[in-house]
Amino acid sequence: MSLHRLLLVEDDADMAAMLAAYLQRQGFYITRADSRDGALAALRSGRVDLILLDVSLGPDNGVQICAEIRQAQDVPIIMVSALSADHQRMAGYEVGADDYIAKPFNPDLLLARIRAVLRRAGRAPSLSHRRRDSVLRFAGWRYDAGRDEVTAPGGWQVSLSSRETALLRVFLANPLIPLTREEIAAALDDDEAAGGRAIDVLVGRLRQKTDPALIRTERGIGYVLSADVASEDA
Amino acid sequence: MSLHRLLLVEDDADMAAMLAAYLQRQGFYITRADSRDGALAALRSGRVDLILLDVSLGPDNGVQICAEIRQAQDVPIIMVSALSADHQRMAGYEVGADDYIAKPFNPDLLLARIRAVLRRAGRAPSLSHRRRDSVLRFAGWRYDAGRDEVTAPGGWQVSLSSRETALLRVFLANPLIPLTREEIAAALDDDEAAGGRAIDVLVGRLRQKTDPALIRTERGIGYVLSADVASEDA
DNA sequence: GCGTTATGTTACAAACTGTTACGAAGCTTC
DNA sequence: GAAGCTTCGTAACAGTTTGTAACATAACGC
Repeated sequence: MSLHRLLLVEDDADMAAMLAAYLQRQGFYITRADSRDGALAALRSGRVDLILLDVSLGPDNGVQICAEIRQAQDVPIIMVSALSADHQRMAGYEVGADDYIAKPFNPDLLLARIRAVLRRAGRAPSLSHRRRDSVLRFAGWRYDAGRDEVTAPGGWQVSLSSRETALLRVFLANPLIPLTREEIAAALDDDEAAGGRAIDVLVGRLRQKTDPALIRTERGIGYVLSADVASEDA
Repeated sequence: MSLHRLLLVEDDADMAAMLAAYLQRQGFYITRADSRDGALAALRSGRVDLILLDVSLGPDNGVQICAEIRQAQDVPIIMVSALSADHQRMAGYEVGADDYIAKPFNPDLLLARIRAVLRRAGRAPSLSHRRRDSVLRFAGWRYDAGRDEVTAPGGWQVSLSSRETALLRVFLANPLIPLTREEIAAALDDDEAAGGRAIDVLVGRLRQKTDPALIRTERGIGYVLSADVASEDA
């Protein structure tokens, strides 16, 4: 586990010492600050993975510090406070706190919540899912996920219905592997299709629009995407 | 106009109905499930931004569901439970919950914590990029909230009715995500629209005034804002 | 061969979507 | 207020997609 750095903002020296000791034993690297200026200075000076911010400096003050920090950085913040009324908690969330813990608290629970927030914050902050430019190919056939287009070996674009496209996608993603109807239905995310003959008819339509030899039948099993080849032996 | 999708897993129908109503009013799109299987099915559809998971199904059960979900997906989870003992809370965190709320809870506080978790998870598809509603862009299309203006890829200003503009805004705020008619209606804050064909006609009009290819149809699902070529972006 | 089973194929119906026409409601202008 | 315009939802019709059912054909076991 990597070493996480916590910034502990707490004006009660005893409390700070105790917490710091406990968290250090838990494997965190602790920086301490006892005031707004100290906290901001610590933030500027180095990397901080999470801030434990005590609000007992006075409600306004703590909340305000949180807001200031939020404005400058996206560091996760857990507010710790003796003020547990709902509106006070909400004020904390309002200014961007990730969690709000009322004193007195169970140290182990604090630890669990620190980890939850760290884990969530650790996920890359959402570079919005750029489409995976996956292109599936087989024997000259091609499915471009980006454009949702199917092209035949000659480069010709083939017009398929959405269902047919989905089926072809399943085959292209599992070339040369015999797929049962159940597996195909599952891949299509359509459990109902497993029951009737829908898959068969669908395969028929796809064959008609592409190449009758592209999808081979495995009697008693299902269908396989196979190379056009003449090998029909073993 | 946030269009976050919450999955509400709750076996108490009354509680579920109340919560759903409240959260819907707050602008969330709610999917409900009352069992493990229902929850997993809803998840497979892949359209959930956050899960509210009631643990009253029995502690083991709820915690176990959480673990299962965690194993498959990284969707943020807030556990809701009548069990507020520390060790029970910790069990929740242990299996990957992002927050743990004891019943009874203040709805507004729940809301604040939902927002905090969503923000941290970076799942802000609706407010897509942190820029608050100032300017939405996609594939050269642009909506300026300040002036309430829509401009086309060439920089040409397009004249849309208020309803059409609202619809485009919904799409721009949720690019590349297939939206159901229900979700669109919810985002337009018009539940009635979900019933008839109003959305379809509206989409048709918007296509006509913008670009027929801008909004793609997902048969059986709804519509997606997409781009043949995601070229321009500035 | 023959019966049985699995698969191919066609026809049909149901569901879904695009499009147009029409009318109600709201707004502007006189 | 009335005429004219715009907006927008409903209704209706057409075209497409897709599953079911039915029948035809092929493969397999004996």
